[in-house]
Amino acid sequence: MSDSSDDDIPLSKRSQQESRKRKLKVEKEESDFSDDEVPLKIRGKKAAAAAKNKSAPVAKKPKAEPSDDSHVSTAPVKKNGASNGKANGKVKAENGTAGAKSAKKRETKKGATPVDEDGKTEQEKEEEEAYKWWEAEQNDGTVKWTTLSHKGVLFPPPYEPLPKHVKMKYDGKPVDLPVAAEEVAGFFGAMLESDHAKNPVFQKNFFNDFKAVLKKAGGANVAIESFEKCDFTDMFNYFEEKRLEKKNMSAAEKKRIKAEKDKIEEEYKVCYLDGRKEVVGNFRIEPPGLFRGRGSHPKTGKLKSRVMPEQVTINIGAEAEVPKPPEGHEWAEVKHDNTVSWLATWKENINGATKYVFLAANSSLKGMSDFKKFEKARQLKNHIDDIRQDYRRELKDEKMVNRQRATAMYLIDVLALRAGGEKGEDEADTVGCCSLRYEHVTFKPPNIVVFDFLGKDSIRFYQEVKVDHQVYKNLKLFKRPPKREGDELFDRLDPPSLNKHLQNYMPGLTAKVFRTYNASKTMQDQLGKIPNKGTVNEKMVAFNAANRAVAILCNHQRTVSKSHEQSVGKIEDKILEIKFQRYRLKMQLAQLEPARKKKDPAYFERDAELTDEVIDKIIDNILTREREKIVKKVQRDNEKRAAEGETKLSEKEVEKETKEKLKAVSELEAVYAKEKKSSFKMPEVTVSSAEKVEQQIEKLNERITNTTLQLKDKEDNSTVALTTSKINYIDPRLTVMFSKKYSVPIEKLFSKTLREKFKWAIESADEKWVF
DNA sequence: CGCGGCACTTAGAATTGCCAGG
DNA sequence: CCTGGCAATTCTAAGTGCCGCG
Repeated sequence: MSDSSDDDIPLSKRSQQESRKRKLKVEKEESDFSDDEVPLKIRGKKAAAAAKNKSAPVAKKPKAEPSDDSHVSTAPVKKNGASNGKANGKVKAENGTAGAKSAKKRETKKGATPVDEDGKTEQEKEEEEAYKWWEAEQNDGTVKWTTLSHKGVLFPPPYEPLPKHVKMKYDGKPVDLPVAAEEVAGFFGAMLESDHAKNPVFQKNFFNDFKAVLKKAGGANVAIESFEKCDFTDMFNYFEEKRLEKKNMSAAEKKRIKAEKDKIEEEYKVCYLDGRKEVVGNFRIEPPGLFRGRGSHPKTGKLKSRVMPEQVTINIGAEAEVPKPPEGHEWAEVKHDNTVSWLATWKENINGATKYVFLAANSSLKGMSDFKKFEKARQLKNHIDDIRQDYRRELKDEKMVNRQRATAMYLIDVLALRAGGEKGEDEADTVGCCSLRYEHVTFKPPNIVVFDFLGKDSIRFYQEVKVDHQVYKNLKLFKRPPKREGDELFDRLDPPSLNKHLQNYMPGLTAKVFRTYNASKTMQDQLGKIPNKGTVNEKMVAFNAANRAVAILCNHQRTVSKSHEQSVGKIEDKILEIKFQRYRLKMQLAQLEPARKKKDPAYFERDAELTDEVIDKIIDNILTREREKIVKKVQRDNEKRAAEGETKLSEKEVEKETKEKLKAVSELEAVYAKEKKSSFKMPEVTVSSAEKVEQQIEKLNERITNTTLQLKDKEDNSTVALTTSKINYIDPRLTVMFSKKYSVPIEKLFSKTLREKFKWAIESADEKWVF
């Protein structure tokens, strides 16, 4: 086609200019871009986020080339799957009728039998819970309910002013803030030690809104103009104090408070959908606070204002009683729309986004759509071969649009990228496939592409990928001048057009289905490799490794916890200490059976890590620990004495007893000191026979293996979040299959909440189930 | 046909609860 | 028995995708 050359010029001048504009701000920084670092643009924009995702660069090995065979070879499994579950077709109860029936029953029973306050017998409760939507006929999904009743939403309590002595200070002097302004200042004060509060954008946005609220409320006794002069430490300390107070409350009191809270929530947390009791997910109106935007969100720190009933729309069955708005207030609107699943909605003031109250994850509505999601993904396996064949061919299509589409499909399929819709100026700069820009890909000949961009939630995606030759060529082509930084790679493609194309293969097929499909497919393949033997614990480790493979595919990350490094250090120390003790045992063995050492000197060699300095440190650790233990024990014993009515020891007596007991540690110290003289080669022989020493060594060996494994697992998991894929991407029937086939209790694989959410899967899949 | 609104899923952080190991 | 650390749960931000309107 003749258009191929000017095809390279982006279609929309306007969008190009826009993206350039966006780019300009940071252009001057761009010159010293270095290969193994976060691109400067990103660094500048979000030092914090980039830093937290430090795991990414360089170290990552390139992904295995997704050769046609490995990836595409999936033999199309014939439509067998659904027959395993009863879900398909079997009509147990006509939809709706079942619910209506049970609702009716409740009515009659209420009248006939004297029942307790909540109006139900145990039997009835069981009946309600026994409704198995997955065994009922599926409707088309546009009508979500026929009857719906609920109690509306729970508003957060009104603001409680701080005690008079707790004040923000300005320029060192306490400020009298109007209550409304004090509340906002308190929001910041409470977060003082958080990363947010240290973020200049957060500070600026907070301060602007704070000043506005202050002004509107009539101002303070001093003019507040500079954020730097504001001191929130008193507020912070006060909240901290409160928190501690709460923590130190007696168990009984805590329980009482919890019971009180539960009582208030009780009526809100359930609703009746088609007569069946269902749990409401988030009946609580979001409390006011400071907006915690992720990554470098331009609006982070802005005041999220209090939601009033007048802003809240209620959706409820026409037959049901409308919940009362709080005294003196009214709802924005009351609707009866049974094509939607929300119970209430309001608009949030920061981004104008709509918030909803939905049912909980274990509800029938959510369950059904979850089920449909996975069934749709399963269906993809019947088309995936065709799709892959087509996009591979179209990688060379003469039409630029098709080439871009094919390349995007490759990335979505192989790298599990998200669709990547358009984003606005007032949001964090994150991208997905279709919105990838010039600066997000670089090349390493002959065929490695380096992807480095921020995806959803500003999570960094960094991968050096060996790609199909044509993909490599295409991406280079998409970067050709006049394109430059800030320009979209896929300038002729957007999610709607991509999805429209996908519908040709399969109704309902969209970009996101590939993530679900590939995640579940990967899980199935990984599970398939696990040998059906060993302990439950070993099987769990293998299962988690499979889960981890999926999480890595989907780039599900988590920030390493603050304590991570410390706890890794602790485990490492523990391993060293065991090795040291093992060495001492081996030396005892050598003394007991000198011949052994002659025969196998390597066995008796000191571990390379156990340098003299390390040993000194180990001994020091041991001694300190022992001493601390004794000090604590003496004190505890003394407390006990008091508790049992005996007279407490005086401080002096305590000191004396401690000293006495510490002698044992000093003796131990002397033993080590003596052993050190022979470089620990001649420890005192404390075990009676060589055999017993060997037994002890074996025990230590086991502990070393276990602890090392535990450490590796911890490291491997430190940046990977397993739960997201478990909750959203891995067909739960795979987990159920694994549980049954490998006899691993489902409780070990799904938490209580997940078991409720995936009840449909637990009750419908068996050990032979296939995705 | 493009775009803003709407409804819903997906996501990591923050908070809470629990229990193993000192 | 206590409590630190981890797992579970809660919270709400940030995506996807579709639809209706001008």
